[in-house]
Amino acid sequence: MGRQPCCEKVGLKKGPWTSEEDKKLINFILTNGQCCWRAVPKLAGLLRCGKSCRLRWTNYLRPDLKRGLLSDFEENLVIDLHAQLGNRWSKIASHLPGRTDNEIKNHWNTHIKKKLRKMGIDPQTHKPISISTDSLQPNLHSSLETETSPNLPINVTETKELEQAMTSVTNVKPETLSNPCVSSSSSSSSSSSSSSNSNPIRFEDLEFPDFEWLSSNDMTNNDNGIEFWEDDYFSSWDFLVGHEDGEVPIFQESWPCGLI
DNA sequence: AATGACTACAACCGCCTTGAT
DNA sequence: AATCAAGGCGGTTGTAGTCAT
Repeated sequence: MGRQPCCEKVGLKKGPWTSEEDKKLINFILTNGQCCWRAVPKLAGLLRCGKSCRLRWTNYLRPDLKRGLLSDFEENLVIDLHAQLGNRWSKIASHLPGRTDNEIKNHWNTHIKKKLRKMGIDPQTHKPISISTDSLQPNLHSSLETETSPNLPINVTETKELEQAMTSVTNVKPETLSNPCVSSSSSSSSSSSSSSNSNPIRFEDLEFPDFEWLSSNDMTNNDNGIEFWEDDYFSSWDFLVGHEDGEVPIFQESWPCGLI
């Protein structure tokens, strides 16, 4: 006897969310706040299970999300936190405002793991990869040992490497955090725009209640108009919190269930 | 230009935790 | 204390996009 499914799966839609579904979910959450995810799909008119709605919202639609690759600072922070916390992605994510556990987990698996292995560090233990398994070490040593003492015993050198790696975690540049999309080169924008292509929601298509959206021209100089998930898009959510001319309400405070 | 391999990430699945009764 | 429902979490999968040949 297994666990009961989280919801009646019959007739429920799976797979990528459409722009129409996103609109419904966003409109619903902005109107009603987050509460009782199981009831959300029914009330919002979605053929999804509540869990799927929650995931879509928390990982993709939430207004306070940053988009784009993690900055060097964020990446180092993730490494540092992972060394302390292990695969507790939600705990790690709680230290990186605007990042989701899913995003960090994905970034870890696709980027950071490889990076650490290249450096000769076991991504799981955060210790130098052991000699027996260490076909990568020559690489590592050539890059790090040459300036120090090539004749050092292996464990001393490894300790140095570990220290270096850890130092890189703490020697962070605060300015890299201020604009995470910048430091990650052009691939960052292409990366996020590629995901934008899979969800081609146009910003101006959305129907949000109780406040006015800026027009695409107001928000960007991009001649093509802004796509919903353009890198700069989420910074535009800032006006939900405070808008200088005062025409837009401080929306967050009015969200019933503490949306953010 | 076609196609196969690789990469990145959104989404799903199933287990765990928590709170209410 | 036991049970159940709901939300949360981490691992895994599916697929679209990109690159190399």
